[in-house]
Amino acid sequence: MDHTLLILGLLKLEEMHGYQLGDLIDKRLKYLTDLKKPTLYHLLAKLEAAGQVTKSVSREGNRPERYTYRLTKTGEAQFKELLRQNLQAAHAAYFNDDIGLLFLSEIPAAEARGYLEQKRAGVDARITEIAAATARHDAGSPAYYTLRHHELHLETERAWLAELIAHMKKRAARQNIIACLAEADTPKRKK
Amino acid sequence: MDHTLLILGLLKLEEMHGYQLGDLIDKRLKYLTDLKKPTLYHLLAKLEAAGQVTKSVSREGNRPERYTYRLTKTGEAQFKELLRQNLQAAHAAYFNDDIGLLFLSEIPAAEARGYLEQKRAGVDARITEIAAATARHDAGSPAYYTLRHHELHLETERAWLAELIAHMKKRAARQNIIACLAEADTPKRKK
DNA sequence: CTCAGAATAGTCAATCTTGACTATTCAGGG
DNA sequence: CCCTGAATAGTCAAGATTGACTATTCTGAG
Repeated sequence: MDHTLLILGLLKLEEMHGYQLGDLIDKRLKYLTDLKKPTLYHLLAKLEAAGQVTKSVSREGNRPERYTYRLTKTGEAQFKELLRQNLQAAHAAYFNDDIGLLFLSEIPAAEARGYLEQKRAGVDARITEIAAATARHDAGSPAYYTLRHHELHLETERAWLAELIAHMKKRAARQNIIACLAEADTPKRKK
Repeated sequence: MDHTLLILGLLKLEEMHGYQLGDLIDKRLKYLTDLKKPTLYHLLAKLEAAGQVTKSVSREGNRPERYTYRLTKTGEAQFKELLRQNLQAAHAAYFNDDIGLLFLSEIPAAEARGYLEQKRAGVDARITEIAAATARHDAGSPAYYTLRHHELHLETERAWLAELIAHMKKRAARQNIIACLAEADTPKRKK
């Protein structure tokens, strides 16, 4: 996750105190990242040490002291650099689902199918949720693009799961995964 | 990442020494996970301490000593448990691409488009690579399913990128992201 | 036979990440 | 006026992850 980019970017748009940042990330950006509060504070401290953000204390009414974070010039430069990198790179994505899938033949097919049906229900629920969120945004806004992105991937997930479950109904694939992986190897180091 | 599940699962299929495991993960499972060697050894030590794997020293010819890891009964039980959980759950996936996307309007549209074209080229390259890998496997084998899964997601990524680039050509979306996110909020704490 | 580079087998310090915890303040019901 | 639950604002120790590094052995080219 490019947590640093996210923090710098949000602070570039608007100076904020820690809690505000955390809240924004937790509530509004929950589909984009799972950055947790302790990580956030850790990174803010690091950015401050690096001179990319400054922290200024303030207090409103009787509330406890709050530190407001603001981007510095170096911070802004760093933001631009990270943004460029992020936009150019084709990031690899990894799916936890694949790990379980690898060992599908290690439990009885009927049982596995039951679990996969549950997984599918979970994906469906997620799609409903995100579709509602997408609908609340203007097509063309930055938030819309990210939500749409997620929606597309979730739909892919659903389609793939359906395909998998269908295949499983026809025949249980019982194979040794290790052998099967090795078989696909290049035929004995010939560059 | 369910790294523990992966390690237990591989050891269930076949006892192995550390290097063998690392190699398998690096070379054959690179689309599934990015588990690195130091993490692997760390987790193996932890599993050993928990009595889920045993380590036995051996030596072949003049090679340095090697530790062969083998799953214990408790390890096997743990594997089954983790597998069940993994198969049932609909895991959330996060995409690094989204972070950069959020700040798309922070750099000139033409420049951004250039970067996104590069990203698209990267995705294309990845698709070619994985399509070749998929072709080397029997449809229906566990490895095939995971590769197919990746291929589908990459294709989704390509389609989405194309859509995004097309939209950008028509009009540059210049908006304040924070405002745009807030706007979509529930209208003032009403439950 | 020799040397370079790959394969083998890890370790270590530094960093990142998290679950659990601590406090204070405010708003609303009774 | 008091109490409760939510919001505010973080901290801390423990655990996970990684880039960089160390060493030895084997293999093939020349």
